[in-house]
Amino acid sequence: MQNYGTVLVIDDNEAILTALKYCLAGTFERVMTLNSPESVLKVLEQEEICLILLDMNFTLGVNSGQDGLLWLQAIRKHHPEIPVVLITAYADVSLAVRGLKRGAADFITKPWDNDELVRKLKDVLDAADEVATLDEVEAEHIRRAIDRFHGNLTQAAEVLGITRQTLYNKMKKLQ
Amino acid sequence: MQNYGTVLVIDDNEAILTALKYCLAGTFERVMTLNSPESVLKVLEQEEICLILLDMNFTLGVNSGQDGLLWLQAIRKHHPEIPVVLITAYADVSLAVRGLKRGAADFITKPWDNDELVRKLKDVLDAADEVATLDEVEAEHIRRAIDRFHGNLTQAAEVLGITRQTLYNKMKKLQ
DNA sequence: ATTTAGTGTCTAAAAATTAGACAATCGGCG
DNA sequence: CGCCGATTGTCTAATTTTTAGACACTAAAT
Repeated sequence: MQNYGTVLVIDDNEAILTALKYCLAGTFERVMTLNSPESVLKVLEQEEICLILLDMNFTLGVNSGQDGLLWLQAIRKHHPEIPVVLITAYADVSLAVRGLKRGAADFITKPWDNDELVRKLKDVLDAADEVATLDEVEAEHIRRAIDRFHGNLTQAAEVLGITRQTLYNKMKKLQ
Repeated sequence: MQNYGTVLVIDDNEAILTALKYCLAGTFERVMTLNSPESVLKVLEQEEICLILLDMNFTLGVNSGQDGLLWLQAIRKHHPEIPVVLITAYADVSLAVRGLKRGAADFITKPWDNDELVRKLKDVLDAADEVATLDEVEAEHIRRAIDRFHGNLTQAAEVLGITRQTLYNKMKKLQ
């Protein structure tokens, strides 16, 4: 089993922080908690965080999830490599969709099932582990670009910023 | 305004197909419909489809959305470049999350608002339009890999499948 | 104090990319 | 039908990038 490092939990409810702390202590090397997202960017500068579990509502009386979406955006802007899992008691389909489209790794609803939560977080970290080679990424992007132009290699090469001959060469290598 | 090409709508309810056809006819050059996903892969071979709008339930009495998820998976496996938007009357958070994590471009709930639907589909196609250069993709992937190994260039170079010196060169070019 | 892993830098050979050219082919259109 | 523009497949030769390998240096761990 791999080492799951430090998880950062952000929620304004101390009882929930405590519960999550105990729930995650068995799996993660370290569980850091914040009762407000205000200082999250500062924390991310100083600490090496593997995963963030982020509540979505921090303004009293507002449960739209807008706070969470904005903080998600801020975190991903500065640290796109750190997976962020959203968690909220006021979940609806629209909010989940908006969260995932803005780059959340998963979306959890309160109340949560401890085992399921741990399993989902593990899945996220295992997925984040895989790093493709440059050649693989390049090949995939090339395929997309060619598809995008319905097989027109001249146009595909142009938007890819390489010459047509280079595109030929690269395609030959990939059969 | 750009050309929005052909959209393929898949739903087993003829009334809904008709409604969507009229709703989308104003925006898309052509609206194809299927009342079953069975033949979708065959259709995708023969037709040039820009976007798929896929219902999630095709087995009578089963509304888990499992059908839709499986067809989504099949479509994305063979045509990862075609955006798939899911639509269902039996939406819940978990289903939306699973759909988006499997590569759906968006997730719509029935009943839908015509204007909103059209806007969302346009957004999806506009986003699919942007093709980054190979250098941009490469740079982004390199940044991720280096982050993943906390700045260890030797390890990053190894998983990227390039030599450490090459990683140096590429980093120098990107300031 | 010794070992291990990583850095920054260098060389020379090998490989990839480039601009540019060319004839052949395709599709649309009068 | 025959023209035309765009695209393809294929070259060359110059340029740039990548490579393996080496070296001294630093930081961290034993």
